[in-house]
Order: sequence, then structure tokens, then C-alpha cells
Amino acid sequence: MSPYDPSAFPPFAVTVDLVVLTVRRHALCALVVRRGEPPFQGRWALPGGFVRPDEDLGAAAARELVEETGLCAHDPGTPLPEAGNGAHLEQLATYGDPGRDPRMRVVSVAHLVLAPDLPAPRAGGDANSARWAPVDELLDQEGGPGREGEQPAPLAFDHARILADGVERARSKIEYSSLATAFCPPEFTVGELRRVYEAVWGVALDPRNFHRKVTGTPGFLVPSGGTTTRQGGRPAQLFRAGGATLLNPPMLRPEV
Amino acid sequence: MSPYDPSAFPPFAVTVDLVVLTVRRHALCALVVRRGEPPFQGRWALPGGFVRPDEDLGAAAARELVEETGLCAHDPGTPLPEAGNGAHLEQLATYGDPGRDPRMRVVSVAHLVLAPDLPAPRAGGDANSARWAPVDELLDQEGGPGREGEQPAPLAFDHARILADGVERARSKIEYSSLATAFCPPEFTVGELRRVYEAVWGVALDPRNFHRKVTGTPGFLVPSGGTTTRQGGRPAQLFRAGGATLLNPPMLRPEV
DNA sequence: ATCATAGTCGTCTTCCTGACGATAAACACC
DNA sequence: GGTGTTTATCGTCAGGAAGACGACTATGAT
Repeated sequence: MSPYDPSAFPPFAVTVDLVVLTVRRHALCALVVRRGEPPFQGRWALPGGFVRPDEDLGAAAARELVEETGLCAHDPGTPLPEAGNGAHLEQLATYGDPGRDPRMRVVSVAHLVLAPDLPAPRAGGDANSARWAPVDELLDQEGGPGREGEQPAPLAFDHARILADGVERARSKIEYSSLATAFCPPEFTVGELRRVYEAVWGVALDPRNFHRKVTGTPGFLVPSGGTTTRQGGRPAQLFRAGGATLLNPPMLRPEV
Repeated sequence: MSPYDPSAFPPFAVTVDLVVLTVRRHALCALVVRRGEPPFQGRWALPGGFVRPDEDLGAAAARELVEETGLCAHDPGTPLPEAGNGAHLEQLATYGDPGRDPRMRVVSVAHLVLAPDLPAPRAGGDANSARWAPVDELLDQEGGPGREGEQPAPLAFDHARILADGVERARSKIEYSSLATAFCPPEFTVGELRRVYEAVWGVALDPRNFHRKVTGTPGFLVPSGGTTTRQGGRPAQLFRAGGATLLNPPMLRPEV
């Protein structure tokens, strides 16, 4: 077969799936929707849908994101009009196992979205319901032996694997980039940022060392001037995300 | 439109493109093939081809790699029989701009391959020729102002962008993983490994600090017992890649 | 007033890194 | 055989980053 014969090629369906992560109540949560039709009817799945014939992959992901959550994503690679609350969007990976969808050959380009806590999930046009679920709960299927408690049904298709890859990407990327601020509102305190790291990594961080680290990393945070007491205790300085996208030196995830 | 209607979906062609990198004569080089047919006839392009109907994406990439180079790739995610010289293979990113191929809608899943210097490029079955080209040369198109010298024709399609993404992935990944050993033969010296880092990053590294660093990182290198003088000078100890895949602490790329 | 909570500033020790001197073991050449 | 060159390897030292943790500050709750 000629390597590029445009007249004879196996047709594929191409979709985008979204791993939308946020931090709620000290836990890393993902957006899942309930499937209204077979296969996997009634099971939870990642939001997603077909890529349209004249649509770029990132644009398809952003469109699905708006449809499912109302969030306006901002893909650094595809500059958008920047309309208000821009969540972070980036391509994650592509999944094309021949058997991943029992109906047909579907190649899915997964995208990762990091959003602040604000939005309440919005049900789609169908009878689908949507919710934020802690990722620990969604991925507990392959938990260690001796786990007790009810295990929810696993995610549809290979979405557990996609979600796990997205979570791992987020966990590693906040180490060396300023992406953790994507989980925060436009103005936030050092403590709020620390709780993001703690929730995403699932560890406890020393507040004093964390404060020294983030305020000492050039370009990470810029003071906005105000203070807040919304977390209780002494008023905390408010910051905005600085221009730096790569942190040098990086934040260090405590080992094990 | 229902988000998953298997009977009505826009058909896409799905291909894999390969960014095959190696280090030759102190330079990071990529494998490129000459296109024998329009569009971009006569121009250099990344090797690649269609994904077959019952083939996983990683398997398609490994197959194309064998067809084009004879290399047997080893994708950590898709364990293979491990037949001899296993190059490193990983998925890079997916490119699906509607206009990226003038003939039709093609979504290409790019893969990154890191290989030792050994193999000579093997021409494909067609009249295509293949060669190793320094990435600096292939990507010089958007070089700074005042560049002199002949600029080769840019790569076909969006392959310059794909190559740039692959190079950047390799540059950053050897920082915190042991992937640099994928550029080395099974047994190598500390100096050879250092020259890999120097070629990929385009910097000079202090041999003494580098030696201390890599021999002191647990799991990175294991002595094989032998020595060699193939680089001239005092005999150097031979090592193999250790089991560690993540380096802690990471290698630090000197800033600017 | 007292306590609890959260934020912020310092100190100290340990480890890592970059800069660089010194030595060792091969080869090329005269 | 000396001598120089090349590469490898070990050691030393100063500066900086990070973890552990003490101390103090400014709010709200009781």
C-alpha cells in the first residue's frame, strides 16, 4: 500500500474526550456525565463527542467543554478571544485501541482541562446528568487488596485509563509549571494555593516552607494589593498568577 | 447531534508520523524521508503512514518504524517481545488541523522514537530515500534574523511543528528520566552519556560534575564490569542503564 | 479575655550544585 | 623512552535550596 493514498484509507471516527479537573473540598475531582444510551448505559463517562469535519482538535475540545460545563477554555496553543473565566486546556493523549468502543473504530483525542471550583456542573441537552466526583473514588477500582466499602461501577470505555493519565499529567505538571493557579480563582492566597497542591498530590505541605518557596520564585505570584479573611484566621495577602509559566526552581513533590 | 451516534459520523483518515531522533557526530539528528508524490513532492517529511483497521496506534508506529528503519521499538505501554535492539517509543501528540493535508481530513498521531546511532537509514519500498538530518538544519526556517547560508526547503505538511514538539519533548524528558540512555548502545561510558546530553541540549557540561551526578543517582547506571578506550584517552568504565526510569534528583539543564 | 485558626518571618542543618584543582591511564609522536 | 594530548575520575570548597521547626501576628469565635 502506498503510504499516502488519499482515495483508499480505512475510515475512523475521531472524538475528543475531556478530563476536567477541579479542587473541591480538599479533593481533586473530575467531571463525569451519565451515559443515556448503550453501550455502558447508565454508567459514568468522561464528557466528549465527535470532532466536526472542519474543526481543529483543540477547538472541538473547547466546544465540548462549553456545551457540558459552560466553561470557556483557554488553550495556550490556540489563542482564543479570552472571554472571561478561562480554564486551562491542553491536549493529553490519544487512545485508539481497536476494541475500545464495541460499536466501531473510534480514535479519541483526550484533552485535559484544569478549572477553578466555581462552576456547578450543567447537565447536557440530553437527559444526561453531570457531577463532580473525587478522582480517588473514580479510580479506586484497582485499589490495593483489602479495600472495603462499595465500589462504584467503573467508568465507561477506557475512560478510567484516560482519567488516570490526566490526573498523573496534572500531578506532575504543577511541579514545574504555574498550572496550579488554574485551579484557583483570579485572586487567591498562598494558603489557597497550598491547599491546591495538597489536594492534587494528596500530601500535607509545610505552610512556612511553602510560603517561602512560592513567594520566592520569580514570576510565579504577583501581589494584587488586597487581603482576605475568607479562610478564617489572620488576613492573608491576595495574589494573581504571574507571567511565568515554567517554575525555576520547580516545586518539589514530597517523595512517597 | 447525539454525542455518540455510531451510524453517522464524519470519517477521518488516521495516520502515525514518527519523530525518530538519534545523536550522530555530536548533533541531534532526525530521520526524514523524501516524498515521491504530490503534495510536497520531492520535499523531506517525517516517516509515517496510515493506521490499519485493526491496529493499535502504538503498534502502527512500531510497524512503520520497522518498515522505514528496521529498528525494533519498545513501547513501555505496549510490551513487545523485546527483540534485540529496542529503541524507545512513546506517543507524542496528535495533529488534526483541518487544513494540514490539502487532500483530505487527516488526523495524525505523532510518536517519538529515540534510537542509538547504529542504524543506517534504509530506503523504503518506494523510490523514497531516507537520511539523518541535524534537527538544527531542519528547523532553521524560523531562525533569528541575519541568518546566512542556504536554507533547505522546509519539511512537508506541518512536520516542522511536529519535529519541534518532538525535540522539545526529548530535551525536557532527559532531564528527569533516564531516557538519555536510549540514545546510547547497550554498554556505554559516562563520557558518551554526557555527549548525548550535550548534543541534545546544545550545551557544554562539566565532565567532573556530570560524572559525580550520574554515578550518584541511584538506579541510573549499573557498572557492567568492562572498560573501553573507544573514545581515546584513559580507559573508561562501561555501564548499562539501571532500572530507574525517573531520576531523582533530576539532571539540570543549564539555563540559557 | 481567652482560645483557635491561619498567615508570615527567621533560624538551623543538610544536601546539591557549580567551579575548578589534581591525578590516572591510555595513545601519538619525536 | 620521554613528552604531550586526550579522556576519565576523585576531591575540595563556597553558595544556595530545602526540610524541620520556633516564634510572632492578626483575625474571629466563645
